[in-house]
Amino acid sequence: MIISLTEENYLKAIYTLSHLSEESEVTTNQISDHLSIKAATVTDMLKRLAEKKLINYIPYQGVKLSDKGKQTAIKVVRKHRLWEVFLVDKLNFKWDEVHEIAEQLEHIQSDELIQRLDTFLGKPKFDPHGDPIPDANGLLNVVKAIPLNQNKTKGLFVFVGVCEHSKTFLQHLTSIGLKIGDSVKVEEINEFDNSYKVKINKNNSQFFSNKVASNILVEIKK
Amino acid sequence: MIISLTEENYLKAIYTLSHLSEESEVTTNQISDHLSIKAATVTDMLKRLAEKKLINYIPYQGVKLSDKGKQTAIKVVRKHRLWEVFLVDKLNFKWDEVHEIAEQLEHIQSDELIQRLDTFLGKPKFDPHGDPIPDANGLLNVVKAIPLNQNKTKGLFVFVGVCEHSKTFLQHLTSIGLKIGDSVKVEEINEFDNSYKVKINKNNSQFFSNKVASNILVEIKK
DNA sequence: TTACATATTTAGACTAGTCTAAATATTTGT
DNA sequence: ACAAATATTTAGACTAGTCTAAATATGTAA
Repeated sequence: MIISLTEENYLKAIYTLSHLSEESEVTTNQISDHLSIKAATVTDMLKRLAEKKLINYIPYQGVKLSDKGKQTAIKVVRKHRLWEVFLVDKLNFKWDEVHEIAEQLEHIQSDELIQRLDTFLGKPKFDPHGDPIPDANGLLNVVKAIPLNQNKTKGLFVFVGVCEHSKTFLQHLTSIGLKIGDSVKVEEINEFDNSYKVKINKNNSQFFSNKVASNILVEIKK
Repeated sequence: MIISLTEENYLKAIYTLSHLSEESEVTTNQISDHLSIKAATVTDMLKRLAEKKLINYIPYQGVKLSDKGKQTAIKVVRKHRLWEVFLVDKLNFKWDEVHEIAEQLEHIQSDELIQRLDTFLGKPKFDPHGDPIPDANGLLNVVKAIPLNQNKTKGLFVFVGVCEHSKTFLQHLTSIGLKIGDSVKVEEINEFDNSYKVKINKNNSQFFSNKVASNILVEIKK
């Protein structure tokens, strides 16, 4: 069965949205907002995807990926993240420059290509933003990281990923001097604005706004 | 101005066809055959490309690329050939396996990506089939190679490229043991069927049919 | 529970890219 | 130079993917 580039994008959107909240059902409006496509158009496409057995769709009730649909979505995510590793590790792009290009590359059709790219890159487990890369069977490393602002205690953490992927946020982290894998020591949490006084690696202390802290994923440092 | 993937393919086809013969004008039917798209459809597209000033089109008289159209076509060819080098040199694909994938990759839009890929690959001048790669300004190495069967004399040559790019032909050359850069010594030319007795590098002599000889590009070895 | 607000779907229309069939233009062979 | 063959264009239709406007369904608050 042929799955068009557009269909792949809808499947990926549904996959992503279904992991943002506890709800397993994704709504028409969520997809509409996420893809910047009018809800009426989304409804049309949902009917087509249901026709193809890629989703389970009940009018007015939202939508869930079928096994086949999930498999397709995960493959697209795998390709996206592998290409991002390629762009950063091999072509020296910055982590805030690769999203758009990977959005195009993720639709290249060739299983052999993905497999060889994966090998060429050393079978990476995470992309440049710390997001896990599904393996060839669609299995994902479960990351138990949490946003920094959910830690209400001082302590030593490792920066392992971001929630927000926008260019401006990534550039902000770069200007702060924060990179994936850096250690983040929380020295103070200010109650009035929930800002964080932190030390990155061995550098001078600085402040993270709550907005920054809420978009940074950390694990407790062992 | 946005140029669609489909439009890029038409421009590339016109570019390729205009270099196959002396005629600088390309006909509707040539494009139709080359792309396996009905002539009526091609006419429609030619009107649209003319509207966008990418070609000069006179109904019934054929078509020529404008400067802008030629520039676009050459960029697509550059991307195609660079990606082929990537697939063969970095991902270890065989030369007969890369065409289809490169047909997809050639449409990825990012000038920065092409430039970095070029650098990563060591600014190659030729693709895995010996076809010259246009530089960033669209300038091509002029190759003065000729098909082997246009040499009517014995002598020592270097195999530098192919005319035919089909998978079966490329696989045939591989099974013969002929690779780009090999020396080809013509020991005999048989008049009755225009077959060639040749020695590849220092190996045993073998025969090339005229069909093979006509699709192999060689230069005289210095 | 009813009315309002919100979410979703339906209906109808548009564009890009394709097709087939028919009409027209060009080229070629006698 | 004319008729036949060939090449090209026009006309009308189809699909995928999008839109806007209108209709309908669902959820919520008094």
